[in-house]
Amino acid sequence: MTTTEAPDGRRLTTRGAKTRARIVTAAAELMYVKGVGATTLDDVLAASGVSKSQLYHHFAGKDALVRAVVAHFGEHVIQRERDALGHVSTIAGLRRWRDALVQNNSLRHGAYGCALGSLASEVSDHDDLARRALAELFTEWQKLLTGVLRRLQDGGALPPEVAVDQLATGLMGALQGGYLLAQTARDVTPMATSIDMALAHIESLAAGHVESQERRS
Amino acid sequence: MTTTEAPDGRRLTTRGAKTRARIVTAAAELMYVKGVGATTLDDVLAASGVSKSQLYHHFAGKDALVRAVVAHFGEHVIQRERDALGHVSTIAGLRRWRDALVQNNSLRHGAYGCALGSLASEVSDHDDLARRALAELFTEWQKLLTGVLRRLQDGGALPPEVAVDQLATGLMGALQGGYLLAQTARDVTPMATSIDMALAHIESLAAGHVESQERRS
DNA sequence: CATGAAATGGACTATGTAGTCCAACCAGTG
DNA sequence: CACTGGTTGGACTACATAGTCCATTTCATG
Repeated sequence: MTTTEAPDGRRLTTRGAKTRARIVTAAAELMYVKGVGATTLDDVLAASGVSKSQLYHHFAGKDALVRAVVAHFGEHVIQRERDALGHVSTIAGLRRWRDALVQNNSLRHGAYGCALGSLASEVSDHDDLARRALAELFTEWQKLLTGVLRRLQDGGALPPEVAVDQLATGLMGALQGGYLLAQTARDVTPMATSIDMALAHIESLAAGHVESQERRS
Repeated sequence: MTTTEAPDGRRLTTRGAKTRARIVTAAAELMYVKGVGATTLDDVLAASGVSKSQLYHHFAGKDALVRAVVAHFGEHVIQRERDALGHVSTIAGLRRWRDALVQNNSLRHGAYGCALGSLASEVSDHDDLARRALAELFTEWQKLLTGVLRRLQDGGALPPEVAVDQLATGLMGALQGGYLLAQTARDVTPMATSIDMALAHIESLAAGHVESQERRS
């Protein structure tokens, strides 16, 4: 059993790392479903089958655990989105990305919303460190969208004067707002509609560009 | 002092109504700033200068108080939006509406987000009654947006085939998503950008329509 | 003014929850 | 094997918080 470096700098054996991971995954699940505030440490202990001293051995307190959960979801979501968006360079690909998110959310009828969005809403005005981490994650996610749009632009599907990063912000806003409306309505429809409007806007920019290209040639 | 009917059916003197209102406004302020979960009944008592028995005289428990807060913000927001949107029938008017929201949110650097959105995110998966109430409020808010878009359409600024209610959903999504991103970034910019994209889309539909009208004439 | 219902003050209880402490237990290393 | 530092179990404390209870006061109404 070799000791490695934990995220916070302390030494950690593989056994300890396993425990830590169990705590975080259990906490993440609970906090996603019940919310951060409604999740107690005892809940986490019961769900992970771990003793209190283990939890406090790995985390300074609930805030630290919440931050670990933020990081956990961050890695998960960014990984998923990197896989989904990393090589997309067509509007059809963007639509498939939309379909996957909508379908996934429809399995829960919109409940719980976006993991990052829900955490952000609950934590942003209470824990500044967590808020900053979430802001960075949103930025990173948005960068993936910007990448797609830039590839569209480079491929001539979008006119060069389009500000792709602002378009990505708009798309991200539509996505998060859609999650929230779907969560409240317990119905994915508003989420789908919201993203669709953003995509329709992007498509209209593309269509206008093609027309003008055709006129020029 | 005459007795009147309270929202929940019990009789209420004007004195009692005043106390009830003080409790709700104090609770609303606290829950907006600190979040629902982080607001304790003692907080509310301290802020409103009311005794515990008074609170329990008017509300069955914390859940009931939360629902009253939802109704309170609902009335407030819907009133504000009715004033702001009720007679708007131009895109310029829609832009002024956007400016007011953005400016108002910039005073807090985006903190706390939208009152209804924050409540919805925190309460939707925990209190079904509150969730339904919030869903209805969002619907009502959206109807005001639909009204504006329909007036645009009736005035010929938008083509008749545009589905104004879906456009309103998209606008609402962009608004709520924008609030969330701004809250997380502590910066209004993403909110402004997000709404701007929705408005740009609406404008592009309008512009396309005008062009085709001009071609026809 | 008499009366009863509404309204109020505030102590009290029960319980949940974050956090502490220490003794015991593994697992590599010299 | 002994030693050391990470790891674990779980009882324990301190405190916060939701909710209860009852005596008292205020006030609308006959």
